[in-house]
Amino acid sequence: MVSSWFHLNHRSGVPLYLQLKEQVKTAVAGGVLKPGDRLPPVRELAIQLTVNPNTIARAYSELERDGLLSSEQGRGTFVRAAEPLLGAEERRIQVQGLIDKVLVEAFNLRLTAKELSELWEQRLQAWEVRLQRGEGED
Amino acid sequence: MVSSWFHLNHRSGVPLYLQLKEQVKTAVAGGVLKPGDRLPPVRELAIQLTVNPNTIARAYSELERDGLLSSEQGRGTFVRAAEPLLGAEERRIQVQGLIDKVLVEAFNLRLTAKELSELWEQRLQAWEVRLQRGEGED
DNA sequence: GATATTGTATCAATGTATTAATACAATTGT
DNA sequence: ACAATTGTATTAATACATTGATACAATATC
Repeated sequence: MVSSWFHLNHRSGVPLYLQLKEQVKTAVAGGVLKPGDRLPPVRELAIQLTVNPNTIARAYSELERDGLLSSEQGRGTFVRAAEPLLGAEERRIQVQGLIDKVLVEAFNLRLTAKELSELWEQRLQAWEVRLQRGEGED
Repeated sequence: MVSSWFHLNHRSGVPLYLQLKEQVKTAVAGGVLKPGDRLPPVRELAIQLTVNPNTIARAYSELERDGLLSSEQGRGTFVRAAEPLLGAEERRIQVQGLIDKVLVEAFNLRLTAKELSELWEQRLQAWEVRLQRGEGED
């Protein structure tokens, strides 16, 4: 059951729709949700997560704006097959900004270049393994 | 003049104290501000950036809470020499979380593993060069 | 065609974040 | 001692974000 992948913490202080967005993004990036897969209807998921349907709808619609999902009235919400809307250069810049954040934080936390590189390699491999395994076959 | 390193965009939507925090963190990580260096007094910087002194004070005090700065009433605010307050494992986890964010975003934006690795190497080198150069000698 | 199912839009309620005005407290320097 | 300089604390004004209640619109299903 798809919706069991998602779980919201009502007391974390992190907005509910943001928690859901992150979980959907992670599920897609990790191959748990694949292009064409259908997400639960907003009302259904709202009941299971005990939130207002609008909260689910907001997460879905923002992910649609970002090019990750596609919603159609009356049909449902699906994982998009196509590539993102942004151009190659824009995507590069966006990822580069996130990388620079990592570097600033790592240096301020006094991680050595070696520690940082090892951590990077480790996480990169963890994700590549997930993708190669084709996780999310149900 | 130290304060000329900072510049706030009043119309960006990003909170002013957050903009300043980021710039201080980047300056410290990049060696532009070094341990022991004094930051401008809250009032002085407030005038130059045309904001309320409290806004500067908030940025400073949050950075103190994070272990990057050290403020003393009557004396001023300085870049801390010592390592951060967090333990080795906590720091690792924090950086790992940021790395995972990069990976999720990169895969969702359909960057290849090669593109991503190259981008990482490029940014890492850019920062290492900055640090080796000992930038910020004035 | 009628009904159910789905996403969408509008509006209101509430809380929280941001910034500012102002006063307080500790240290420095004369 | 005193005045100037510094960070700190309190409070308030304002705007914004978040969530929910409810109604609307398009598609699917029978």
